[in-house]
Amino acid sequence: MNQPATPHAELRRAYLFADMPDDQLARLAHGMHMSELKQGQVLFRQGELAERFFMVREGLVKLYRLSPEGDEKIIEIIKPGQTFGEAVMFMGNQGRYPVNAEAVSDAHLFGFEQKVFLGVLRESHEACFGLLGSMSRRLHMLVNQIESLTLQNATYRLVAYLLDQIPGGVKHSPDLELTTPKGVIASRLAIQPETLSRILGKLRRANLIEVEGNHIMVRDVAALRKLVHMPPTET
Amino acid sequence: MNQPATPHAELRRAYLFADMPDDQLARLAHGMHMSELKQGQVLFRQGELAERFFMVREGLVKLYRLSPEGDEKIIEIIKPGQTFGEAVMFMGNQGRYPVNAEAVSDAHLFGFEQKVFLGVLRESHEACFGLLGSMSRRLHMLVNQIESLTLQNATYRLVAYLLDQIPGGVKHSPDLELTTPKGVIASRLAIQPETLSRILGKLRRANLIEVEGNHIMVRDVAALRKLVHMPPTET
DNA sequence: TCGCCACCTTGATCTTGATCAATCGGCACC
DNA sequence: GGTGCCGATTGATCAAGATCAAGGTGGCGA
Repeated sequence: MNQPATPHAELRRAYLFADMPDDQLARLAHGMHMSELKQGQVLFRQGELAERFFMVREGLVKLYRLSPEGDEKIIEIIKPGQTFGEAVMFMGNQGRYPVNAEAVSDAHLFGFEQKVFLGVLRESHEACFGLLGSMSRRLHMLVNQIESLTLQNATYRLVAYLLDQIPGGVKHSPDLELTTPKGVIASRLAIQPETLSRILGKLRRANLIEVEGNHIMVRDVAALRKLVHMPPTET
Repeated sequence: MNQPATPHAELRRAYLFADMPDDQLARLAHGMHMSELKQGQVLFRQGELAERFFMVREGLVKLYRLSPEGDEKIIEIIKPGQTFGEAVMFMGNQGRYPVNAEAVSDAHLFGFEQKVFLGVLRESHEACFGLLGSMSRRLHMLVNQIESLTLQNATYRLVAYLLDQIPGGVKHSPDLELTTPKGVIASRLAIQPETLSRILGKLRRANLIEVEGNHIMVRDVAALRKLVHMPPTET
């Protein structure tokens, strides 16, 4: 587990760890444990004492809230290489998770001790700055999500989500595919499954995307981009 | 401006500064400037380079996004003693404001240099932890807002907002009044002014609140609380 | 005092997306 | 090779809240 050449290369993928000094990272990694979740398995529930935070190695994990009536809203979908639960320590509610976490697919995780992390933060500015960066990113994402939920309709939200998910930095991104259960996308976008199905149908008929089970393939990035920049005039 | 006895008592009101070492706070305060905004005056716009962050001394400041069509969604209403714009530095978009800021009423602010703050953060863990705490609070608030927007209807959102705004820690809170323009509340809750007016009317007729211009007085906290815990069955 | 303007209220109607319902299509498990 | 179950699709209807359309009200400056 501790190769001398690339001690913790896998951990470095996470922004949180990217710039952390080697010795501090080693300290964190020393106390870490690995765990595997089966699809649908709950990792923790909202309100539980947060003694650990996590990094996803493989699979997808959803962070979500439930209404009293049982409706679910996914706040964030965590992908491999991302961390979650690391911001909890500083919450007013002295260390309780503000959301539920559950595996969307079979998943592998690293788990870290909050207490150890706290010690690392006290000793390393790089670690602090890493956490600040990670929290800033999350903050920004949430603000964007609020804007999207309140200022834009369901079609727009879906299109924006698709464009956000595909790597898409470059002109002709090689990978225009997205693999996520539809129910998960619906919950993330606060859309009913029936409505999502209709919107996907509409986009498919317009030859903008292709759908096959869990896979959504983006066919015409340019047209989707235009759809999102031009507001709500639709067929 | 620098009384020796209580050097920066006013600044200490902000969570961000509460536990910052005296000398660091002094350093920040040294470069700070004061500014006054008239009602409706814009402080900064989304996308501008963020060279400063702020603390409100008096008045209200709204942070908001605009849709291409000009619709506004208030993300947060900043009250006296609170800071804003301090989390921007660590954003991926190297220091650009993610929202617009405008005075809701005449306002007094302190402004601080991000650059100086960054220096303080490098030297003081307390400062880092203060910022982490402030960002955590904001994160939590945004998650709650997303839940509220997606899982709850307009009446519920308003009631939850009212209960959240009144100090309300104790049983019989002495101050059950809230003073905010209705348009601002509407935008914060993502409700149309017409709809807000109707909901306020409904609550007023049920003797749960009293409304007089900008003032909303909460009459029956217990009943409102019950309304929020019991879901959506309404008259 | 008047007149203007911004904001609020109230009523009528419309629209988006939710809900209800039926059917279909894998897929696992006997 | 059923059979039961879960998720997706599609159609029909419904409802919360938006939009459109008039008034009302109050503050404020001339």
